[in-house]
Amino acid sequence: MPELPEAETIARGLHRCLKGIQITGVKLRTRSLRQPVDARKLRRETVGRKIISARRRGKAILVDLEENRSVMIQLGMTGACRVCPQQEPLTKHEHVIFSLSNNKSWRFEDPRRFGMVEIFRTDQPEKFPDFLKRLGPEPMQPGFTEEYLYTRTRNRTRAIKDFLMDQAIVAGIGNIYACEILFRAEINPGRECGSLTGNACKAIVKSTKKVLGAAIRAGGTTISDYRDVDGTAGRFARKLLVYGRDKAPCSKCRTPIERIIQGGRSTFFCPQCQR
DNA sequence: AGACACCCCTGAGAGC
DNA sequence: TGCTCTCAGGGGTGTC
Repeated sequence: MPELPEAETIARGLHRCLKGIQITGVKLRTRSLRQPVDARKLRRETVGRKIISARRRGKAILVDLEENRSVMIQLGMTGACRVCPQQEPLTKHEHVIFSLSNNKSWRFEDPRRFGMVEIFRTDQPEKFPDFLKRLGPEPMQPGFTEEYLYTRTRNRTRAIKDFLMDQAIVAGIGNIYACEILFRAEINPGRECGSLTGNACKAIVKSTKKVLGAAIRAGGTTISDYRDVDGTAGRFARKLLVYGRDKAPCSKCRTPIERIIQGGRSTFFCPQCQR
């Protein structure tokens, strides 16, 4: 579910709620998420330490603690974090619960358990989780440019949509935003990367920054279960122009939006506007 | 390199 | 009401 704007919203929310607070305990209610969670290690490395900040890298949330420890949370399809009073009853899929020194708790909920919680040393980049090591540049940072995209796409035959969702190329774009970005850039999702002109790359980069920026400002996209740390839904869903709009008229030219399958996932696009 | 198929898992919604 | 089927925002592996 959550892509960059949702992860960013959650990271900001966590930062607001957790900064300066000490972790006093960790409870694990499942043996395994995507990977088994090492409860002892998690407890040993977090309990007693204060939270310095929360930030985002790609779709992952990083919570930095004292003494160079960081907790990485990958949200997967249905992962969410919330901060609430400690005495609030646990819900069915709250798997990892951090008790805090202010009598609140920070909880990771994930019905499908495709998410991940991992602890690592911030000062040992060679030991970072593989997932973090593999990530490409941040799309909202200056390093993601028309030149970068143009260079990386040369001599590639992959479809551009698949390419944009490759976390090693650019970090944080998932299925919803890839569709929205290409619609706004007027590029057909099936276009071979290598066929993109400099201008096309420019349009994609520009539209990436614009779409992600607007989605962050709207607090992300809630389709069904995504929520901010305080339980509020994102407001970007109403601004989606193609995603989930199969057969509905294109907002620009009224041609029916088409749905196709690419790499096993649904792609929505306007066959008229996107070439 | 890249296209697939398939895996992890639960829940929502459609159709009967 | 209840069953079955399809689909879902992610990511990894293995095969051809």
